[in-house]
Amino acid sequence: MSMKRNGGEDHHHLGVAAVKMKKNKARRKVREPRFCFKTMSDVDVLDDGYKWRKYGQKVVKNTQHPRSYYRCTQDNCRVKKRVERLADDPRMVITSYEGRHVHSPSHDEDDSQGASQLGNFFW
DNA sequence: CGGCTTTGACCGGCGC
DNA sequence: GCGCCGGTCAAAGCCG
Repeated sequence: MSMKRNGGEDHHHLGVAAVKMKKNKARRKVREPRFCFKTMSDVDVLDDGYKWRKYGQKVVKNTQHPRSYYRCTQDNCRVKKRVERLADDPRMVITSYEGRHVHSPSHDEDDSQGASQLGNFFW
């Protein structure tokens, strides 16, 4: 019934729940570029050379498949990645990248990452 | 032991 | 004003 979250983990150690979302409202509207790519692959996480950590999964009301949310686990890389599967074409995956990487991909084991930044403009 | 994954719940914005 | 949708965070558990 309407259990919702009233009987399960309500109080807990609160503090966390109370403090919850105390983020600053001074959030600037940094209109970061939004890149959307259509990938024809059976796998969701295509290793672009970066490390991604899944932080959520929700189903949208126009898709029969759940949308996956990924975030860059780098140091100063707050890039977000959104992956959605098409219902019409299950083998088609829409990968949307939000933000800009501030460091070279960990793929540069051979190449120093202190120079490819400019050349890496595209990827 | 660390790091990543998964689920639930809540919030914020928008529409009507 | 309220409802709906989408999006994010948090904690716990599991695996390597």
